[in-house]
Amino acid sequence: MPTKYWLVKSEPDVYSIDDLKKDKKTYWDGVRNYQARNFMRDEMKKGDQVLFYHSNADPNAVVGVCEVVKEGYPDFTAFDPDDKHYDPKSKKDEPTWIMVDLKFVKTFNAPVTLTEIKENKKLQNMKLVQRGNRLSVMPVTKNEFNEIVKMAERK
DNA sequence: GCCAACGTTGGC
DNA sequence: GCCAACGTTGGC
Repeated sequence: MPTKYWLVKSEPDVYSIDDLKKDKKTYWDGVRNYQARNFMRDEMKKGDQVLFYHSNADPNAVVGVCEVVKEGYPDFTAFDPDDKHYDPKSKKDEPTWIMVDLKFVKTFNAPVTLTEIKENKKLQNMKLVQRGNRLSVMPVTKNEFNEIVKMAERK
């Protein structure tokens, strides 16, 4: 199974790459979108490399890399009525929502901003820059992943 | 803070 | 099954 590549979004006010660095590892809870859920449930595998993107941030940017360390399992925050992400439709014996565990790999010295991504011709096909995209977990190609890492290292 | 784009819900 | 209303996301 070849390594796959992904991008996850997070608002840094909620959970930033610095939080992940401090925690070393986290469970990627709270995804309540079926398409994103399907990626986590069906396709994200241990060892896959993941770009960490800050949305609603200043600036919006890919800020580092993390790695899948545990494959899809039930998002237990959906079962907790006190949790922000509680979803009464998700049952313990038939969970609607799935999460994976991610571990910190590195923070870029130079974040790759959304503006720079839009300006890079090689990255025009990324879902990230396509109109109205709201996916919080999305696949990226190996080439796109490598290009972003290269941009981060070049600066 | 605004608003466009999108997903979901619910009435019919 | 359609679609209007609503809530959320996320860039600006």
